[in-house]
Amino acid sequence: MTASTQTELLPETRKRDAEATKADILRVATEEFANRGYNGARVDQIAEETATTKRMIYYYFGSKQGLYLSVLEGVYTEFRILESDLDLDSMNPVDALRALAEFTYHHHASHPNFVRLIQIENVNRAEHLKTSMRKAELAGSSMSMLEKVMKQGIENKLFRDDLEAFDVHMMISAYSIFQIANRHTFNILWNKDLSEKKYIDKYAKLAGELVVKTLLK
Amino acid sequence: MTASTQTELLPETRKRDAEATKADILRVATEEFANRGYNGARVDQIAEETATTKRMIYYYFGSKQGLYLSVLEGVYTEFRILESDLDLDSMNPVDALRALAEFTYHHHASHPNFVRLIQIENVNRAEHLKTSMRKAELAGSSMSMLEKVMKQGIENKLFRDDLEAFDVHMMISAYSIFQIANRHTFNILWNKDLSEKKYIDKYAKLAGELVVKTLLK
Amino acid sequence: MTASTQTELLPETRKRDAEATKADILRVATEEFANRGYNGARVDQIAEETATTKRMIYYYFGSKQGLYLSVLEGVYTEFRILESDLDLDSMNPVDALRALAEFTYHHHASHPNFVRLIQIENVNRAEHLKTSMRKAELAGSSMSMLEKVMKQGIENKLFRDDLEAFDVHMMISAYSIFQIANRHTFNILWNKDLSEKKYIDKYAKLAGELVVKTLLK
Amino acid sequence: MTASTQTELLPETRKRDAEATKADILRVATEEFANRGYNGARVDQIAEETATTKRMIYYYFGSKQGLYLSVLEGVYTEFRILESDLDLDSMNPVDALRALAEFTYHHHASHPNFVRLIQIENVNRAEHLKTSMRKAELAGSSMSMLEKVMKQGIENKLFRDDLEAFDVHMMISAYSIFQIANRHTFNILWNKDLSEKKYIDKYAKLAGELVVKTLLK
DNA sequence: CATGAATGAGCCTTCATTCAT
DNA sequence: TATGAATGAAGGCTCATTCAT
Repeated sequence: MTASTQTELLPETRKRDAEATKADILRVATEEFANRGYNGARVDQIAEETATTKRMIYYYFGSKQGLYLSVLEGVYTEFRILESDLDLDSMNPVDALRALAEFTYHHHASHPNFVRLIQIENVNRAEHLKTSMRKAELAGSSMSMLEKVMKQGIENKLFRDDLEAFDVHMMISAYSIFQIANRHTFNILWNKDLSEKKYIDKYAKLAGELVVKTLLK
Repeated sequence: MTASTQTELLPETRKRDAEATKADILRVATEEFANRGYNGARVDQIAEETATTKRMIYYYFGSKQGLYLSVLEGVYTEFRILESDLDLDSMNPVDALRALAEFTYHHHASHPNFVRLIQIENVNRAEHLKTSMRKAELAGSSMSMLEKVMKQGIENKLFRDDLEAFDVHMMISAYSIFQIANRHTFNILWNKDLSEKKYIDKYAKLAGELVVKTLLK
Repeated sequence: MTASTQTELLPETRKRDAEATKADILRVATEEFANRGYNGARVDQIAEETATTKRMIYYYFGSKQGLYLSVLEGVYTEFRILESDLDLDSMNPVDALRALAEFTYHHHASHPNFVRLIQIENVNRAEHLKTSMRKAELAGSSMSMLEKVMKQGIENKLFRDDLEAFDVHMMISAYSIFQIANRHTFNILWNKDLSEKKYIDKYAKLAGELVVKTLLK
Repeated sequence: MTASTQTELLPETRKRDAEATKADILRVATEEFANRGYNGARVDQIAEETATTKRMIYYYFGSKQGLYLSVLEGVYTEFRILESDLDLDSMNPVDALRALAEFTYHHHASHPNFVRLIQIENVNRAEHLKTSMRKAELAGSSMSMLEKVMKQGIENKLFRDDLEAFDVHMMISAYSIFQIANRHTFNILWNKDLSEKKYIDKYAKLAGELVVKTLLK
């Protein structure tokens, strides 16, 4: 009887434990990969900071690459979820543009690991992201949201018509990512710490202005 | 007479050989570090593609770190030299701003290794650049050039007066670096190859517009 | 039941294998370090003479230094254990003194690796021993044993009272270690092989005489 | 004429320079070998601290081994010269014995490099000294001096007759060398710094007592 | 599912010594 | 004689991954 009770309870328990274990590994791995890069990260180190063991990393994620890809997909997904909460439809095109830019800037400023992982992936020529099965999903919905805003702005004769949503998306990304990603060399060369709040606030606002001024006719 | 000429030339020859060896190593190392990052680069690989041996890398550069730092200083220096050739003084503030933005964009587009090395250094938290003895020199002169342009523009009531040269420098850098640095993840997620000429041309022009429009009152 | 017994035994088995591997490495390393000194010893050589691989040396001991320190602590510990088996309390002070000297001499004569490792450590200015967490333990108990003997001898008016246990300990050590440690240069310069039994026996006895004669009033 | 004058002067000058260069190298090498041992010493390091270059080391001494052997022969020779200045003949046997012990102790205490080099050579099983062409010379004259003293002491019925000069020589050496050579491990394990003057003085006197008490009938 | 033990391949670095001028 | 440049061989160490129980 004891045995049968146990075997009945186990699947449920195990499943929940399994998810918890995976989440724990992912959390630790996200830190480690973001901090040290793909090549710099150590599987041993991740295992040590985890509640479980190295064997489990390979059991659940197959390899260092597999774990890294899961980490990358995880931070992209989280960003896309937050992004999709934006309600740009209820705003006029100018406000919508500014809101998207400021949101993006603030998100990146408060999620440096996301930014670092993207930079790491680009240094590695996106060779891991390339193998993801979830590319479409990771691209997210912001582009179509932006397309709608752009279309409306152009129809209203507010925006110039020689720029596409993609161009604008890139402008926003460039500005928002750069200050997080490149703060270290900037800090060394010009003695300014871009992580200070005064810069964050100033540049978030500037992000909105920049894109709006560039778009307005 | 021949003999004396020769004895005077000898040190020269030796020097030139040493310089050639060092330059050869630096050239190969720049490729390898830019391609694979600091952790991914292999000293053995660099040695193999060199006309000399691995031992000479350590003879001249002391360590992998030392070599990497020399590479980094090298690409920065090259950029600063090109940059200092710009003659912004002869232009009006608007043209000068646009010229600087377009120059920066074109330079980065045609020197992807420079951009990659900077991203790599940021992923490593600038821990190598931090140890450079030539930080001031590497920062370059563009900032003071930009300061002059800005001052003139503000005095002429052309430019807004709430932005500093530093802010503008960062805007230009962000835009110019991003499209080289992050082209890989963009390519994967949106199927656009930012290294195509049509994008380079379009975005170089946009770089100029963006900064001018943001600056103009 | 069998199963439960087994599951209880498994950790034991694993533990014993690990201990066996470590002991195997230590045994080989003791030979190599004693034979060639710290700088002359080769990790590769140790690994080759082991039943395991070089990797395991680093798995268990962390570094060449860590392995060497374990070796050093090992031989010290072994000596202290043997030493503590001496029962000086049951002897009169003179016999106790002689027994300690003869024991020390015989131990060193039959454990040349112990002596060599101590000399090696001194050539290296004890920089490894300095890092040991077990310094107090390695100092051993002979000194307190000797203190008791000295005290009794002085109280009985047998021994002079201007020497401390430490001085006597050093006298015994000096005499006992020297003939093992310096036999090579002596052999070259005076053509006498101090490792011959006739010398061992003669000098063991002399060790006892020397310390007793020096101590007696 | 200028040329001939030069060629006539050069041999002399060169010879003197050559001797100076060799002496300079030997001085630096003695420090380096004594400080770091044979395996730990670096030819590059010696060259750097010399007024000359690495090439000259090989020119004059052939190899690292050759240089080391010269160093070893140098310190032995210096000791033997000082030793031969002792005038034991004019003393009675007991005073002579005590004088030799105290002299040896004081010499070693004030020439730690000599002691260290001997210990280093023993750790290397005297394999370098073995190749010396000057072994007899290096053994020195102290043994025959000691033989005379012993013979006289025995004939005068002062000394026991079952010990040879060699045994006594070793006793003195053991005691004198040990405290210099093994001070590092002693310092770590018992927190006593044997290089302090109070110990030097105390133990120099004890060296004399020890050998006299052991020899006296 | 869990866990300590084990591993092969390869990486960065160093050293005594010789070459070329 | 003097000197910077060059080198082959090897040394210590690390990493992602798998095994055995």
